[in-house]
Amino acid sequence: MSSFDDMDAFEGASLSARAMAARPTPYLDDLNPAQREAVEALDGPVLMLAGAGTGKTKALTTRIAHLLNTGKARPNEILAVTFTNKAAREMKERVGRLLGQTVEGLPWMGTFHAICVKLLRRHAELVDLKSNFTILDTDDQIRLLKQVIAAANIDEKRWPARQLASLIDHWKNRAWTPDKVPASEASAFNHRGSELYDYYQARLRELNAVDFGDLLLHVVTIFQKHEDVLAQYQRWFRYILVDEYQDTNVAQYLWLRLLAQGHRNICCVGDDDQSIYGWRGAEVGNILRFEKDFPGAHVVRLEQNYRSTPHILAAAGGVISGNQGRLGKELWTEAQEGEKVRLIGHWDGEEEARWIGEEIESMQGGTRGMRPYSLDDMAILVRASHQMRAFEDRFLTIGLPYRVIGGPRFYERMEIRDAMAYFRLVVSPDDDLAFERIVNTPKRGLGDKAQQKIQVKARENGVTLVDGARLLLQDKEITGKGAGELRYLVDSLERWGRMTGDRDISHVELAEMILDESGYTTMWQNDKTPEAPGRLENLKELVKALEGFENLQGFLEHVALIMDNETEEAGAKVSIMTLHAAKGLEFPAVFLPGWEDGLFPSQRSMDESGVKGLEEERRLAYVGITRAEEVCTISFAANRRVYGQWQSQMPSRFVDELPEAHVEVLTPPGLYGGAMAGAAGSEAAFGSSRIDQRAAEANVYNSPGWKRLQARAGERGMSQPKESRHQVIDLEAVSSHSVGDRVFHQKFGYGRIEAIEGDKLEVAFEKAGVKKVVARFVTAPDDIPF
DNA sequence: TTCTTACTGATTTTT
DNA sequence: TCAGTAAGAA
Repeated sequence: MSSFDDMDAFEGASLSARAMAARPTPYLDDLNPAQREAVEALDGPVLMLAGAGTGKTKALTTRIAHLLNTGKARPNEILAVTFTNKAAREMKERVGRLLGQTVEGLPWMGTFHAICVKLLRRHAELVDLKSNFTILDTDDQIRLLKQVIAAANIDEKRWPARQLASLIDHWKNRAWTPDKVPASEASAFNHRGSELYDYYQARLRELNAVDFGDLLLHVVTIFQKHEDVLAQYQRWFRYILVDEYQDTNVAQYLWLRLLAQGHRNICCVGDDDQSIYGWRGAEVGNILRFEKDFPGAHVVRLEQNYRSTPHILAAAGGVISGNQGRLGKELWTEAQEGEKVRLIGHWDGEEEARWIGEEIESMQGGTRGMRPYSLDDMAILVRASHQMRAFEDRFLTIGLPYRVIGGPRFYERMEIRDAMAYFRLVVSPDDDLAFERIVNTPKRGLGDKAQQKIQVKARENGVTLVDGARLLLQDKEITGKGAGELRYLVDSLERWGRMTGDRDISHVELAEMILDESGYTTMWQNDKTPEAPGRLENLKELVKALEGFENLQGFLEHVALIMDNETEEAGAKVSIMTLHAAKGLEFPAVFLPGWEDGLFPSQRSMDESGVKGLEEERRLAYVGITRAEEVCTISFAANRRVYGQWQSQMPSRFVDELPEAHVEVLTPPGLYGGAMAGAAGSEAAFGSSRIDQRAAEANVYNSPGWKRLQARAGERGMSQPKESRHQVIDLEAVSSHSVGDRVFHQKFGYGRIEAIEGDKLEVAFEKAGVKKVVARFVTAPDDIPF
C-alpha cells in the first residue's frame, strides 16, 4: 500500500542493484530446459506459451526470484498481475517461499483489479472521484441501473437492467468511455445505450462509486490523459509479468501496453488453447498477436506436461487440433501409459448420474484394475451449472459426500450483503445504495411509496437518503407504522455511527449489536424456510471474519475485492463444478458428463458466435480433459430432460474428435436386457468389453430399452417426427402395486410401499426415508426400465 | 404493504 | 422443470 510513498527515492537505483548481481542460483536446477529458458530471458518482451500442467506457475515465480537475485530489479519495481485472488495468493506464497528472508519487501503482486484500486485511490481526482470511493458489487450496480432506466422512462420489463449491465460491461471491457462507443453499438438498448451509459457514469460519480469495469477503465483513462502520471509508472515498473494472458480483454491489454512501453520488459504467460472467457470480453487475439505487438519478442514453449498420462494428453490434443489459428503446442510427458480415456453412452441423464455415482463408489476401493481413489481425488466437470442437479440429487440419495465448487460465494449471499450494507451505512452514512438495500429489510412497513418520498426529499434538499429520511420525519410527512420504524432506524444508525469511535466497544461487538438491534438476526430466526439456519450460520461466520481486522472500515475495504469462499468442512468429498471453474485445477480422476451436441458444445454459443463460439467450446473440452491426471471418463446420454421436456440427444461432435487409439468404450449398464435387474451395484453389469466407439453409440439407439420406449411413445400417440420425444416413466406400472411391494424410484432408489392412496404411494425408501410419491414414478425392481 | 398466484424464459461468471 | 418476477388480493 505504501510502496509508492518512497518510490521517488528508488528511481534510477539500478546501478547499485546491479552491483549486487551474481549470486548463486540453485533454484534454476529444478527447471527443465524450456522453463529455464523462460526464466533466464529476463530482458525484452517474452511470451511464455505454457500448456496445461507444464509448470508455468513454477516458471513464473522462479522468474521473479531470479529477477531479484540477479539484482535486475528491486522487489517493488516488479509488477506481477493475475486474474484471480487465488492465483495472486498462490504466487505470493511461492515467491515468499523462494525468497525466504533474503529480500526486503515484495513485488507488486495482485489481480488487475486490486492493483488498479491502489492506483486509482492515488489518482482519483483525475477522474473526478474522491480517493475514498466505494466499489459497487454487481447487485448494487443492477439496482443503480434500474434507477437509471426508470429515470429515462424506459419499460424495465422490455429492457431489463441486467441486459444494460452486460452491455455497459462489454463496452468497458473494450475500454470505451461513453463518448467512444462506436455509432454501430451506441444505439443498442432501445436506441439509448450510450446515453444511458453516460448517465450511469454520472450517477456513479455523484455517488463517488465505481464498478468493477471502471477500476480498469479509469486507470487507462488516467494513463492516456496524463502523460506525466503514466511516465512515472513506466519508469517505476521495470519488469512486468502477466499470468493467463489469453484471458485479457482490451482494457487490460491497453493498460499493460501503456505500462510496458517504458522498459519493454514484459513477460506474458498463457495458453491460447485455454482461452474460455471470450464471452466475458477476453480476446484470444491478444496472445495470438503478441509477437506483432512486441517485435523481437522471445517466445518460449513449455510443452513437457507433469500432470497427465499420455493417453489423456493425446485425447486432449486430438480434440484441440480441430481449432484453426492456434499458436501450436505439442504436449508430451514421461508418465506411464495408464488408462485410456473412457467413453460411455447412457440412456438418459439420470442413468448417467446413477452410473457415475456407482463408478465413484467402486473406484474408492479400486476397480477395473485401477488403484483406489479417494473422493477428494475425483471431480465431475459439467458445461452448465444446471447439470449439477442430477448429480446432487443422486448423491444425496445414495449418501455420497460431495462439494459444489463455484456456487454463490460467501460474500455474494443475500444475508451477507444485507449485513454488510448495515456496516457500510454505519461507517459512511452517505452510502445511499446501502441505505436502499436495508431500509425495508427486515420489513419495516416502508414500501415503494415511503421510499419514494425519502428519495424525493433527499434530492430536493441535496442530501443523502439518511438525511432525507430525517427531514421527512421532522416535517411529519410520513406517518403511521412506518414512521416509528424509520425513526428508530435513523436514530440507531446515528448511535452505531458514534460507537465506531468508542474505545470501550470492539468493532466485533458493534457488528453484533447492529445485527441484533436492527432486527436483522431476528428476521432470520423467525424465518421458517429451510435455508434460514444456514443464513444465521453465515452471519456468525461473518462476525468471526471481522476479528481479523482492525475496524469495520478496514474489513469493508478488504471485502470489496476479495470475494472468496473459504469455509470447508472436513471429510473427503467428490467435487462438482463447471468446466470454467475447473480451469487451473487438477484431479487424479475426472468425469466429463453431458457430451451431447447442443449441450456441449452449447447451442447458444454456436448460434451467437458461430465458428468462434464452437472453437471456444472446443477449448473448454480441452480444458476439461487436461484436468485429469490418471483417469478421464467422458459420457453422454441419448435422452435428456430439457426444461421439463424430454429430448433425444446426439453425442457431442467432440466425441467423434477423440482419437480412437486413446479411447476405451465402456458398455453402459442395462443395454443388454435386464442385466441390472435386482443388482444395481453388481460388477457384472459393468463389464468393460471393448467395442468400436461408433458401435457403442449405435447400441444405445438399438438397445431394447430404446425400442421399447419408442413403441410405447407411439402407442400414446405422441408426436414423433425425426426428433422423437420420449416418455421414460412406465405407465403400466401405475395400478399394479400393493402394500409391501418392493419398488424402485429414479430419484429415491429402492423402497417398500407402506400405503396406497389413489395414485399416490407412501414408500419407505432405504436411503431417502419415507416419501409420498406418485405411483407412475416407481417401478417394480425387476421391471426397471433400461 | 405485503402476501399470493400467474407467467416467462432459461450458459459459462476470474473481479 | 423451476426460479424469479409481476401484477392481483387481503
